[in-house]
Amino acid sequence: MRLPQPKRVTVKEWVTAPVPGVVGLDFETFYTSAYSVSQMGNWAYVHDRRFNAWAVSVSDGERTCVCPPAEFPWGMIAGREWVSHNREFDEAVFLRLGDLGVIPRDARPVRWFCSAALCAFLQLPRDLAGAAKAVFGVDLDKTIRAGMKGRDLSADLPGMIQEETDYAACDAEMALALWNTLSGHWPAHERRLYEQTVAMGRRGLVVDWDYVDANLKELNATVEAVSAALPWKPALSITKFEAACADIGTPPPKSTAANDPDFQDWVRDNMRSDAVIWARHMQRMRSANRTAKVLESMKARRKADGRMVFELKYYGATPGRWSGGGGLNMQNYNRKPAEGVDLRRCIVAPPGCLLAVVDYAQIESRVLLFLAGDTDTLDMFRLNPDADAYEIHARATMGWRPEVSVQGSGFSGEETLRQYCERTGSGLRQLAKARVLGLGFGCGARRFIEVAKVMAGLEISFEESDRIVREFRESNPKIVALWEHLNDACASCDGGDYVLPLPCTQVNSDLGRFLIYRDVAAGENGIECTVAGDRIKVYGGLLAENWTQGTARDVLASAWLRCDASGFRPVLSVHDELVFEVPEASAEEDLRRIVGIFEEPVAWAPGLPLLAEGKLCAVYGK
DNA sequence: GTGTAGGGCGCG
DNA sequence: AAAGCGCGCCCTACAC
Repeated sequence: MRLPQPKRVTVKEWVTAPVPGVVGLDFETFYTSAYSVSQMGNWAYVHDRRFNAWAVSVSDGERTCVCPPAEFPWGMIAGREWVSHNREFDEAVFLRLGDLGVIPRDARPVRWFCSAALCAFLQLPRDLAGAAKAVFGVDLDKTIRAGMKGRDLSADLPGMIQEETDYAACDAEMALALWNTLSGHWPAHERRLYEQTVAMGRRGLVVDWDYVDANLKELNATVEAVSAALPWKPALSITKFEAACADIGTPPPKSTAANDPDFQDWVRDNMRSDAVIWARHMQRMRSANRTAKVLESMKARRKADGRMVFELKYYGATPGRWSGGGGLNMQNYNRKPAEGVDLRRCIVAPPGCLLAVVDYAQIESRVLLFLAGDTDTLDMFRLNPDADAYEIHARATMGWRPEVSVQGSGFSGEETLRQYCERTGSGLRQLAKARVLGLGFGCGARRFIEVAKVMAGLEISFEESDRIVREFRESNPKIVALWEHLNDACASCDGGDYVLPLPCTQVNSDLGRFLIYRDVAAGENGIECTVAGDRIKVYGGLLAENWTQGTARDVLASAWLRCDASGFRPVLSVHDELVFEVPEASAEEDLRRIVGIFEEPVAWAPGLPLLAEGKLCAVYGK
């Protein structure tokens, strides 16, 4: 790929000629390890006292100008299309500089694109240097980048040394080059999703700050007290814990994680040892500390209007899901209280509103059956729209039939599997759950012992596990065939790229969504390929999992866009769930409509049975 | 001092 | 034949 070599010009030279096409733009700002975007998020970073944007570089592909933001002739590029790598950051800087009066507020772009989001969509490395290497084969000079940290170079400009101007210029030029080369492959509806993601986080969530403040104080006291009860420092040091175990003659556990089966066995074997008390203290401290850190992180993102900004990363995961980012992950808030603190309870509805929380039921299980073409099982879903996925699995593949008839239950007045298990004390439903969640993507017998234990609380032997795994594969031939088909299709791309279109991609269209496995090397030891810049091993079950997760993501994305088109803008998105703020007066009706939108059949997935569940609440998670 | 890797813990 | 997968953040240890 040929890379343009723009000429470096001064402000005086820049203003002598008009600007063609899209403009690449990149701000350079002061940062340290403690004061950084990755830790604080864009909003808190640009509102900090230390905020200092000491340069902006602007490139039109023919010329590049680097100068202090206040000196740049913004009128020359106002009303044009701009592109930045991580636009949310540059936009946050731009808006803040406008508020501070450093640059004119009215010199805005007509559109502002993000080349990083574009690269993520194409499953290229998201970082600029990685993308530059992958697309153009060039190495951006990292030594210059490293040398800038902690330096305020505003005094040096415009007499800044050549290397540093080169670096600043390089980012703007590269963002533009990536955009001009790749933007044609980014569909319009995906761009809308990106824009809505950014807008959602910037709008933020309403928080019960009294609850946050009160609990933060208590949690910090707990952390302090538990830390003092441990006879070493740092209190969470596993090395020191193991040394202390040796001192009292107790063998250390393989893991000190609360939910690790090895740890639980160790507790059982060492009940009377002080080491068990220490380990429990460490677990309690980790839990309290995590919760405290989340609360602190929330406080740092409090806007003047009382809402809390957050960031979700569009296409943060390779199958296309959103991920957390910017120092606070809104997608992994505890579902249950920890140390008496309910993190979800911090998020509340604004006055006069309720939160409408809507999510898809067992979306991935349903999508897997759809992708495998298991129409018989899908028919069971369609004929019993409210049925439990684990019951359908038990009926379809485990030979389960109800013993008695109960009026009003799922399958035409029969007893449900849940009712059956409650009545008889059977663990069949737990086993069905473990099979559905654990075995659909290639998990083997050894691993399934753990999966069954953690997911369903089942203690099984290797022989039992092996029997279950083989039985599952025999009774789900279409799923196994899917693994094999994907494995073969990928292996056949040896020496090239394996491009797997998601169902939302129209036949023969190159403007869709794809899972891309680059530089496939298939051999005796399996398949290796590059995903988002990393070399990984892949196999049929993994490909089936990625395809399933990606398709389920597209189902939610589709619902998101349809909700938006109907005037329902979510305030939060968590994989298979959207959260809305709805006026109390219309809450019931709005919820009903949103659930209806979720359950609308998707045009590109005919026969995929969708079930959505919705609830109204004053605080999140209740 | 900085960067990274691994354990741990939280979510879907 | 065998293999659950997808994330982010905090803390500690360790190499440079």
